[in-house]
Amino acid sequence: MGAKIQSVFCRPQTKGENMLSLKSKYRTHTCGELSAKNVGETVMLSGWVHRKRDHGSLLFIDLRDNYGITQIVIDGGNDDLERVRPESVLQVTGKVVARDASQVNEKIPTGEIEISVESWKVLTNADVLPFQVFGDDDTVSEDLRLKYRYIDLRRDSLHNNILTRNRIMKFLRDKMWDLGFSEFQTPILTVSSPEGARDYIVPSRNHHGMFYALPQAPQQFKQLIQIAGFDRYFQIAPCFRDEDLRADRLLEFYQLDLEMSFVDLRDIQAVGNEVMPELIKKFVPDAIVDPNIPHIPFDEAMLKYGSDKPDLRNPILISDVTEIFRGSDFGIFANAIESGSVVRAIPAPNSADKPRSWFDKLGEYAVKELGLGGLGYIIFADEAKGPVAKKLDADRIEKLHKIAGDNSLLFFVCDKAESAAKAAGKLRIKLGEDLGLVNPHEFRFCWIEDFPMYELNEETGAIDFGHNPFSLPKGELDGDPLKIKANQFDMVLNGAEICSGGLRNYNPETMVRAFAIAGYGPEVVKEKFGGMYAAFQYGAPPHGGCAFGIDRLVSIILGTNNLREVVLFPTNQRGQDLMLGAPREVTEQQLREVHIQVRKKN
RNA sequence: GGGGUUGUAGCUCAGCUGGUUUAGAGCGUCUGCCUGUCACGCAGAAGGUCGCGGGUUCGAGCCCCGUCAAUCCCGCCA
Repeated sequence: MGAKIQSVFCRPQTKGENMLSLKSKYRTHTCGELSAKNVGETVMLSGWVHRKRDHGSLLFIDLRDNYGITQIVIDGGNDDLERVRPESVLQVTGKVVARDASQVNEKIPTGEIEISVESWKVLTNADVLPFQVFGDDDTVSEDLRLKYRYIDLRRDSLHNNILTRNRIMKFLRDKMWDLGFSEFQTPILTVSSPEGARDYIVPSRNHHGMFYALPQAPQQFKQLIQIAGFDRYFQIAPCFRDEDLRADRLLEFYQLDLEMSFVDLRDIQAVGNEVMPELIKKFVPDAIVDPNIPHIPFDEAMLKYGSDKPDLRNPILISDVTEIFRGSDFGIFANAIESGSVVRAIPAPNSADKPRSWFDKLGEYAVKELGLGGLGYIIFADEAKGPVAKKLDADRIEKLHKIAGDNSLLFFVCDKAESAAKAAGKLRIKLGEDLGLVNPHEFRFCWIEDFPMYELNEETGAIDFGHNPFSLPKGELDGDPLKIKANQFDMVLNGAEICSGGLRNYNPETMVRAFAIAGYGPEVVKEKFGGMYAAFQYGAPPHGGCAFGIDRLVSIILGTNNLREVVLFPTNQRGQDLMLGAPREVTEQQLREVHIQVRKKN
């Protein structure tokens, strides 16, 4: 608790070389700047009543503003001030006096002094609060906090989060300028695109029955910026997606969006290498940042980590042990392998002595959360133990023992390749957490590359684009489309995807052929992406780029997994603004103007 | 669209197997006392449609059904 109060004076403030004075008719100083040097001065402060301590004829008030907290003393007491509620706004004039050595409050930087009040004025009164600002209690329910966001934002942790975000934005913008990128703005009212997420649509008044869409990303515009010859562009861009929310997903969010001409993949990734480790070092004081950022092919990531966004802090590596189980007496796996399943092994280091209850819990997790039939395992203590071990011969056991290591466990997941990889990946994460293998002070980046250009739609059997349809395929487009890789990458930090990008398909013929494989005829390309397709006819430079998710980066830096903790005015999980009441109905007149009739709810 | 969890005072929660009367605690609020607190202290008070609707029962905060809301996850989504 003390540490939390302490952070009031550690607020990451905006500071400029030509700061405007903070003095005004309301204050000569802020609540965070007076010290022993000011003793004897008469000062005026304005701020919120953070806390009162009433000793009868002696009253202490902690006065708080954006910059800190200063203690106000009213000697002799005062009935009116004693009744002022917390969070009322007060203006006080008084003398700066030194505190006795025994009364210095080391938790706040103004703790050597206090203000002996000579006159005061209540600027505004606060009603009884829906929740307390003081104490920074983070157990208050989120809907209440969102409804009174302006009060929540006064609380120490959230206030600091937003100020830190402010400084991160400044850092990113300065850095991009420093690296030679130009900052442009692209339209917010734009065209609906058929690929990817659902668009937010905006009805047009002047064009009957037509709609704008809010951009999911400035993808087409930033490519057109390249065709227009601007070479290196960046933007801190708002993006909108009309999809269901999660704790780590917002309906509007910000990306550091960039695009470059005449580059290869490594040139784009150089931006990430340049900016991201420095960002973490600058904003996380005790961060351990590994400057080595490995490049991992997608297929390898899925096999070794069971995920395309691996947390490299977790030392567990998954192995494919299909061949060890093939033809073994462990019938469940051996039979499944014959019908096309694979077996993945997940080692749990130094846990051979775990109690029975630990296994039961993991088994329950595997069945309930991962949808597995059960969780097979072998314990490698003095000898190999467990129901699976009994069915395997010494040779197979020895091979598995090598993978697991001594005093360890080996868990097995048997399923079709993709499902097995995913389940093994989740188990890897779970084991990492449960065994405390992940160091929260560590920051490990990696690049995931060679994503498949296309994937099979399980339901329809059709070939779909795997990720970004504008990506440049690697190599030839002949042969099995599912084997074609894309010039595309993600940047991953501690198990979170923080960036996605790649080289773009800038050749109109290749573009038509790439779309044809996914079942879109040339007429569709010309219709849906007509503007861009036309632009490619007039000399497009080879280009590529990427976009970093700013909200996610800020949340990783601040160590929260809830994006609403790093956004000023977020919606709730159903996309509602509980404070201002959005979305809401509009008038019949407004609907008529945009030619819209609302359907009855069935 | 589907699943899990939750809903009791302004806030955070407890409330046992359905039966102790007037549903409790901490914080907050209000009143009184207090000159050195900084999570001040002490004494007292107010504050409840147990989310809402229905059902089972002699009896429901607790069980059942429905419904609404919140949250987390899956689907969806870079």
